[in-house]
Amino acid sequence: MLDLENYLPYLLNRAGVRVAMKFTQDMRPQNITVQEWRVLASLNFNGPQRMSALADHTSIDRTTLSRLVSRMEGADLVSRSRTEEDGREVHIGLTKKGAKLTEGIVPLAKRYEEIALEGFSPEEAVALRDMLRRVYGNFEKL
Amino acid sequence: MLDLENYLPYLLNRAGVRVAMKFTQDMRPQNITVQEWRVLASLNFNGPQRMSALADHTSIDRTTLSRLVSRMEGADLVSRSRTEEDGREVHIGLTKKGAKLTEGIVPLAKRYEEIALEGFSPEEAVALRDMLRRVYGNFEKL
DNA sequence: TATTGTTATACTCTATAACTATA
DNA sequence: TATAGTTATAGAGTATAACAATA
Repeated sequence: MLDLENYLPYLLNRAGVRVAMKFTQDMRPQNITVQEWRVLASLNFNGPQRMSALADHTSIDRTTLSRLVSRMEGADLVSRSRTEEDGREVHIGLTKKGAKLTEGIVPLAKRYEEIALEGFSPEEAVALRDMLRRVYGNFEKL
Repeated sequence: MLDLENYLPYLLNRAGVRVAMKFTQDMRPQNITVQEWRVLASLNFNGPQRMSALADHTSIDRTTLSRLVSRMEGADLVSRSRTEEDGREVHIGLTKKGAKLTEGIVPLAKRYEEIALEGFSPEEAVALRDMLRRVYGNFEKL
């Protein structure tokens, strides 16, 4: 027997999906998905980068990311360019439109973090982030 | 600017997705998805129930659940039947095959919780479950 | 041969709305 | 009219494998 209400993998997945779904709804006017937002956020924070680095930073599968970037390129949010040193590598960067869109979303994204942590003490928030990284790490090895 | 590495919604979704993905891979031989597993687990723990109750217990959207149950019915894992009191209601229950499959999965599911919480003190585990419920609740209102 | 990235296919899940049957 | 559940359609993400180009 196993009670979902106390089963950690369920609680974890449920909370993560719920937040992502809500975000998706709010992003309907901007017409971007959660994954696209991650790409924008990473490019904004970490700067232009290769596909493989972007995949690492966003935890998006490489094949998914490739099509995601194509879509975003079509929407003029990011630019793709081969590097000169290594012809295999592709560098991704924000376009002006992409940068502008990202800056417009950041305040809402920060608001999301506030909502998630409503009723949490600063110490709890720190502990939660830490524990989520540890859980992720525990499954990364496998 | 916003660093994904410290952004709670990202950390939360990433961990939840990672665990679910790993579970999906391990369930390939049994040929069931995470959502199907939730249905099995809820029927096993909470007993036979109506579609709407099942949707609540598993946090699965009603339209998704309806097709999910159809698929599981086709695989002879659950049974569907109209109730006599109210002709609109549908009761879902585990078949023998479904019950047997569920019992076989429970040990692995428990193992998953152990892996997730590796390196956690009992107090931390309790705190994490509690915080995940609170985050979920903070977004439920919206 | 190994690495970087892209493409193809099939499947699951989500979002939305329209729909049937019963109350 | 309201409720319980189903069906339809389109889009997004995932899994897997095969593929091209460069190193």
